[in-house]
Amino acid sequence: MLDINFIRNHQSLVEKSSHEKGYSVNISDLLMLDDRRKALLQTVESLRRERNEVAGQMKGGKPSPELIAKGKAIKEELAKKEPELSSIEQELSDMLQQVPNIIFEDVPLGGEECSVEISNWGKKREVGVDHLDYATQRGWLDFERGAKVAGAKFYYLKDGLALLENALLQFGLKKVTEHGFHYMTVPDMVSSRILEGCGFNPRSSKQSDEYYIEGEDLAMIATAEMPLTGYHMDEIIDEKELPLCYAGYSACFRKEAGTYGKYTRGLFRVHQFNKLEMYVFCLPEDSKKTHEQIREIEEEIWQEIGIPYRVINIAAGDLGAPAAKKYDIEYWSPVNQKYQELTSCSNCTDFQARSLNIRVRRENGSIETLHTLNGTAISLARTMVALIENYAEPEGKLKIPSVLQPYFGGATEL
RNA sequence: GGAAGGGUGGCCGAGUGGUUGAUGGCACCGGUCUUGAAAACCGGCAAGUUAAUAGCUUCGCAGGUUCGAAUCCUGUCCCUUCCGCCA
Repeated sequence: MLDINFIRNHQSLVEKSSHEKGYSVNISDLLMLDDRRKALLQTVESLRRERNEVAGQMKGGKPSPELIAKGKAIKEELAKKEPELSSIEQELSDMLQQVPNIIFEDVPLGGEECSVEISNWGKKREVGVDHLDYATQRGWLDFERGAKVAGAKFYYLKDGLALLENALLQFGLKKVTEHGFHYMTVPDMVSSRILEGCGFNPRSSKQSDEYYIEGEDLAMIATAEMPLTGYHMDEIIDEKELPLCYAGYSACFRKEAGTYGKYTRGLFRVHQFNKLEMYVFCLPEDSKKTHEQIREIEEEIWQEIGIPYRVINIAAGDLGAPAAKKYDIEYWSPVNQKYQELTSCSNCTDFQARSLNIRVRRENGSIETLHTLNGTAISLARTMVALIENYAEPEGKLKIPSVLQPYFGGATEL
């Protein structure tokens, strides 16, 4: 969430930025509620002060009836005001949760179609192989039995594709650890505080894309970003420890409701997939630089695997609430003759960190909210789609990119 | 799942109704001493809110009792040990 004082001092900026992102938030209402909160807080605090003074006068001796009566009166007054205050605070917090992060100045305005290509790499292939037909025919992919067991858009990977997934993970791990990321596995469920603190829609929202556990305050994670953000919740980290770079590997679960009209064939959009995610906690002044570094690592991965791609700067209207700026890497799909999303990396500045109370203690002792960033290292299911489209021969073998060959005992094709 | 015990400041650990936001120790910072360091001694040292070194809040969390709660009651979460179950 944003800092209420920041909102107060930059009202028009917040309104403009929210509007660009497509959020309708009434900042004036929010500030008026905060005014009410402050006034009531002062009342409550002066009552508490009186209460403490009265109680202090009584200790030791036997209190006079007058003093006790005074104390009782204060207590009753507080009993009326305090619930009022907490209800306003709750309401204010709910409203604050609705305000999305401020976008950076270099984020293109407009909807999805306004995202800007900032670079591209590789030679687009003219023709490709449909991954679903190819992998199913080779007995590597079974959506039918996935559906039988768990419903539509669940699947089994077998033999070649299952081995390929493992090889891709090993390669991704090698890349991220080379860049100083600490590999970790994470809980595949998180509590609602983590989920909402990361900026995802709460359970009550119709737009929620998460699976929830009935009777528990738990959701299946949609990305390792969730447990990685929560890792340092309520902590104050010494400046010299930063940046903290983690690479979390997890299953990811998504309902994918409301994805009609988007490309959903085969493994491209499924309810469960595995992903290696990079995550960084850093100093506020370092986050822009770090964002570029994460993007470079992602590009390095696709270049080494040899998949043509472009990098786009995501337009404001297509940014989620937490991101101040986001890059997507889209690979060239020779099958669909268009670019399709493969990875993304976001600079969430202090938005998630403020919600989850993650701070840095500076060398001079001062404390402030730090910045968080996330980026996909490898999203396995989609990567396998891109790989088959680019590397399979129709009715033939799947060539193995050279960087993956070590994980197949040096074999050059499957 | 059953039983018992426990959650206090960066760490350890006192504290069972009234200057205890919290004794003490460790760690850390500053000083004296020393050629330097160590030791010893002196001083400082939680967070949030706030314009504030005023006040208020915080002893896992949430309620309750009371003029007053770290301390009593209820619920809840987590941890430890034992039993059961189990990869």
